[in-house]
Amino acid sequence: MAEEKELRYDPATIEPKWQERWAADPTLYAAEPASCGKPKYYVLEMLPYPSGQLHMGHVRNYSIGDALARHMWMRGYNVLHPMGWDAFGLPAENAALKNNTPPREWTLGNIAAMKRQMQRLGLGYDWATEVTTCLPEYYRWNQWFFLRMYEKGLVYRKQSKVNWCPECATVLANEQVVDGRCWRHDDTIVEQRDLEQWFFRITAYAQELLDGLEQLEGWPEKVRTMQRNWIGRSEGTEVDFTVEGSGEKIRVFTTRVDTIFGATSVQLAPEHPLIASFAALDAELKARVDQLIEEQKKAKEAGDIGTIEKHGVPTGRYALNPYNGERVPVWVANYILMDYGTGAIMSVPGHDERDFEFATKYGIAIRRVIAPADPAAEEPALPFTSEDGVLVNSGAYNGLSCAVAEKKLQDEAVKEGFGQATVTFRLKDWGVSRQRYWGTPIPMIHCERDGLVPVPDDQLPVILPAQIEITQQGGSPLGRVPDFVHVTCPRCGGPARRETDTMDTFVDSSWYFYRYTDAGNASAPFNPATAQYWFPIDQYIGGVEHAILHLIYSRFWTKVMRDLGLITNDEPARRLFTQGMVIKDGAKMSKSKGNVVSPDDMVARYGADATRMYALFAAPPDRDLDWQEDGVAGVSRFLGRVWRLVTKYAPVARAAQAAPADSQTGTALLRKLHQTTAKITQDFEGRWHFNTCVAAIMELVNEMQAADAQLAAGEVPAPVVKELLRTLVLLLAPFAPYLAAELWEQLGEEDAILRAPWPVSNPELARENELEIPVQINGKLVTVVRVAADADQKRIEAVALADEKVQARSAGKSIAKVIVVPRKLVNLVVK
RNA sequence: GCGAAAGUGGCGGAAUUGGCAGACGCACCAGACUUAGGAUCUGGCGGGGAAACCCAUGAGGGUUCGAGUCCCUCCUUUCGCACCA
Repeated sequence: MAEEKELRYDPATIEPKWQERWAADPTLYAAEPASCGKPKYYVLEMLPYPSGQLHMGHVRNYSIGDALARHMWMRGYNVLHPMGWDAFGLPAENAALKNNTPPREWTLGNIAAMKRQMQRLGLGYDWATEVTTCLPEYYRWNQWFFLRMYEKGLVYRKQSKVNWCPECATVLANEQVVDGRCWRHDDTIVEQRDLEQWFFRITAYAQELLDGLEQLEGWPEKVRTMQRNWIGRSEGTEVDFTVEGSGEKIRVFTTRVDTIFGATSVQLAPEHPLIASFAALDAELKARVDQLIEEQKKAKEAGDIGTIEKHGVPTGRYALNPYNGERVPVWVANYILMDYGTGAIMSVPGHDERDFEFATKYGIAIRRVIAPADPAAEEPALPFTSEDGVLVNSGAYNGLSCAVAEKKLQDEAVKEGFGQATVTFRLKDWGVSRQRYWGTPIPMIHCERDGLVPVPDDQLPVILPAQIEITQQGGSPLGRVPDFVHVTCPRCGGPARRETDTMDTFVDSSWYFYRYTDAGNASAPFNPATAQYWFPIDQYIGGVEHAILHLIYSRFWTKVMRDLGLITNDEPARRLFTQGMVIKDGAKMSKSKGNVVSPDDMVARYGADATRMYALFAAPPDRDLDWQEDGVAGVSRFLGRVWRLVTKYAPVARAAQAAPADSQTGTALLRKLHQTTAKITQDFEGRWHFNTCVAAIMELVNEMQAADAQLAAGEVPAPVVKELLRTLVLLLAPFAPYLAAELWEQLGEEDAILRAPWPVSNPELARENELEIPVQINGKLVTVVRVAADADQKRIEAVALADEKVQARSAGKSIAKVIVVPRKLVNLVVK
């Protein structure tokens, strides 16, 4: 029978139907101009790398963002919900090598495939604002920004030790090295190489990046802490020790200058420049230092720097402590890092654990110079690292507290010219050069006569040549394209060579979300007025794995753009949400583990709605989610129940007109409906526990189903049925947009459900008029009594005491105390 | 080693401020309908006990009329940091 067939929920027919309708209505998900008068809301999910396949992590990320966007649309906001492609990067080159497909073709093909997947999922993006970072229309602005930053001294070139990933055959920024390994290749140890590289002076913003974290209250504390640690600000003092004989200065950095009278040696990093002059005269020393360098390098590469045993070699030289002229030996030690502070320390074994370990091993003097603040206290064992103490054995500074002494010692250093207070950051400048093809060409020219010459703005973009042979040989692939390399100098017109490094792909993602606000702009990266309207992003959603990388680079970029006068906001995003991972069988999904679940499979078997809704239902969004296919089937069954319920009573609702009348079943259902509405609305505003939102809708549907007999008998007034069904569908719309759209239509609605106002809970209707109050005796549950919702303490107590079970349990005993919590519980303390 | 988060049925999870532990879903069991069911519907489902009841939120203590929730000690897991002077 045709009618029976119609009662089946079939996502395979309704989802493509609506996908087509939505595609035909470009205004549906489009942001409106500022003049629309609605409050704006910018919801953004991190843009994907176009690998060619969405994975479940994407599905989860986008399901969260899409639910929020749809909710905000229904709340009447002007919503910007864009999507784009982080389209430069190494996999395209690897694919080119493997399949002989040009990177551009491969990438654009993947984008098309993933876009189809997104559309199949029913994600509501404004594709008119789509951004693809590998297209010249986009990357020319990377070049433009590079030049502006160059003009401001925020871009420079220097020879330095860099992280080299042999797998990527290019350098990596510090942020892209995790435990000595490449962030993309867990099993590839990063080597140190000496290369001339381009850097962004992110350290110029170190303090501001740190201070700004305080204001980012809408960011997870975890991310803020990670950034704080990464920036690694530390206050201290730099002091010069003078090398005896030569007069050379060794500048040390210390956070504990108050302990300087306890310095019994000076320790240099193996790569300290001064060692060269020592070693020139001493071949044996040179050999031993080289060995230390080698060891340190290996430890760094293996990621266990920090755990290797401390050792070092004496240089045979001595240095003089500028405060008291004391002569101390100069050593080279493997635990001193050249790239932190000054690469040299004063070693105070009495008050530093590392120095203590080292001094004990080599028999270097250990001296106590700090005593506990409390003179009655027992002398603590060394090393005593507390800063709560007073100086001893410290000449004129004896008796001062550590804090006061530090200040006085710094003043003295300034006065005498051998040092000063300083602030050191762990954050290093961002190395952006990559010796790769598939990235933004760096817009600089090397002229024999004029040196470094920026490409003039009117010659932008520097186009990445299309015809290129990707090979595995080292060096920048662009260097092998003569047409690209050989240019005339824009300044003198003479022969010159174009820079062949390309930019780190994190440059692309540092500002892409500004481009969304004005994606078609051909004369500027974006219109400042439009950006000012939309920024900051109201809600940014992505994985926590970018806590240091993308999220610190994009904060930096925002500050640079602000200082260029392009924007007025200090931070890119007001709120950040980091969703948990999707795991299966207790492990992160990965090809090597063979536990990957394909979104396409899920969509084909259960539909996009069930797949998305399961992603929201299976766990709160901030926690890891265990993918269980049976769970998707369960959600799919639930959607089927909704389908049958709504289609069954849609004719009643369509015919209904008058205002709700009184009906016992009707009011109970209405109460549940309004309670559910309130719960979900509240969750969107704060908690984001979409798993319990879905559960709440399930409860509502269960109750409606339980009332099926009354509904079928027409005992529930038609207007009530109408409100029940309409609101149910509206509540479902952010989570299961296809089904909601279909049922909305079946309810006789003509306009898109997305344009319908979000339901408002009426507290009057939501209120319970009778409550079940648990009654305890000595904290143990005895019974539950029913009382009117507005019953006062006395009334509740009376009802509880009158209860049979309570009477039986308390018979013959005295009631010492009665605790009544209105609307909650009664507890009798009985002896 | 330091820091953070977490630990609740067979499983995913719920319990928003200290107030009925286990909502909702999965799996499982029983039943109904059915030519059939991986469809649908009904009921059951933490452990012990015939029952009344008792026990139970990683372990042990504490505060409280009352603790999954607060405090202390410990265990386990995950994540982040890890010679940063």
